Amino acid sequence: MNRRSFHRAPEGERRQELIEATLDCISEFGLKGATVRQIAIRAGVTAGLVRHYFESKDQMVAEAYRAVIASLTDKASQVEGDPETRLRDFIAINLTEPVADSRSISLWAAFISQVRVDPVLAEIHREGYLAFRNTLQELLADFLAAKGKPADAETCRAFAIAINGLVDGLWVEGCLAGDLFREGELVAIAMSSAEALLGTSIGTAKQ
Amino acid sequence: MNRRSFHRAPEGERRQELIEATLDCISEFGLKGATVRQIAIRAGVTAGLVRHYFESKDQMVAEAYRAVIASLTDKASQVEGDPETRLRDFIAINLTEPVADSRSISLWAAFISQVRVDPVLAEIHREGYLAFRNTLQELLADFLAAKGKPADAETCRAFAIAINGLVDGLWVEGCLAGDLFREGELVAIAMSSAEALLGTSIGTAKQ
DNA sequence: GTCGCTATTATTCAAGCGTATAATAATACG
DNA sequence: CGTATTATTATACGCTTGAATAATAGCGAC
Repeated sequence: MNRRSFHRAPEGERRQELIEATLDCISEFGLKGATVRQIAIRAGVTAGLVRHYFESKDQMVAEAYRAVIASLTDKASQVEGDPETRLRDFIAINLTEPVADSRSISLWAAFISQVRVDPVLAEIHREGYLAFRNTLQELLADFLAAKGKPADAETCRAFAIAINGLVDGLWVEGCLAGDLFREGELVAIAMSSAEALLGTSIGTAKQ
Repeated sequence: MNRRSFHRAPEGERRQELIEATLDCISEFGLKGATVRQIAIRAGVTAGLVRHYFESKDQMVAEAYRAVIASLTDKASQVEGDPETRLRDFIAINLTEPVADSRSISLWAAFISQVRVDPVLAEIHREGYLAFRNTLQELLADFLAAKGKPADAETCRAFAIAINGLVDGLWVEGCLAGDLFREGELVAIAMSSAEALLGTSIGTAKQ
């Protein structure tokens, strides 16, 4: 009964591998199919190891959700340049790979479907959502101010809700049925829609 | 060992009850928690009965998904009146209960997260999505024509994608964090946004 | 080098899963 | 009113699940 040889992973690395394997399994097999054993296979370890790094499978899944939110919001929150460029990039980033792809929405949906069930996931979700919308709202405040338009809190709030909805909705459409759209079509529609909503050019001529 | 007494349900009714119980369980416990036993308890029967009405649990779940799509699209596809009223009602219906509530999005998300996994669900999803967007596109074509605006296919397509995105996105926002919005706020934002996008009043003054 | 620590494997366990089968209660029909 | 039909219950089966435990292989310290 010889024991299989193995490799000791460096500090923290195995944790990350397990989280990534968890997400792979959820996107490929659904939450149901993401079993401890399946995740371990994907990570190239045995099932028992999960409990060496996490208190429970549920805790590992919760951390995996944090990773998903980060992957969906990090890039868009780090836009740089003048207000117009930042707004344009924010929209484009959210409607282009890797943020907009079928894996992303599978993961997002899997967790969203659990928000009512699991208070821990609900809290993680709410934080991420508010951060995302606040980022957009500040972006819009800067943009409107730069354009010499009214930028009071109430106006910014309404615009943030509308554009957040627009971007989210197009993101969902693109993720779920990307093949129904031409290359760059969703981004183009989002840009011209945002211009119509805000009543201002956002410099899409440059493209 | 006395056997519990029971009631024989009329034609087709039990089927419907089982589907409804399936949806209840999915929204409350997630897809994972929607087990045959739990569903049976909710429906007030024993687990074995499921297989008397459905070939398998998976088939029952697929039919439950059809029911969800129907509940999300039926009302909006039956709008009546002049083009302007129909468009206005279409938007309002999708952003008001019962279409917009947390149970709806739990169910929607649970199934969306399975679309990549299960080809049967993927097919059901695609049909529903295309039907929904076509309804909206025809609505817009009528509306633009009535307003004397250009209503060629390409224009309608772009508007349909944009407004579908807007409505879907606001629907998601409202379902997930309804408490962050004032009564009627989402509908109001959707209406004014649609007007800005289309460059036309849609008669929200009446309100 | 070898010793001690711990990351990893291997194995086991009880609980819960979807399904299959047989007994039986409720209804329809002559 | 008796009998055939079938919707429903009750029970059992084999399998998978997340978790617990004990053995051990890898690796840094000395």
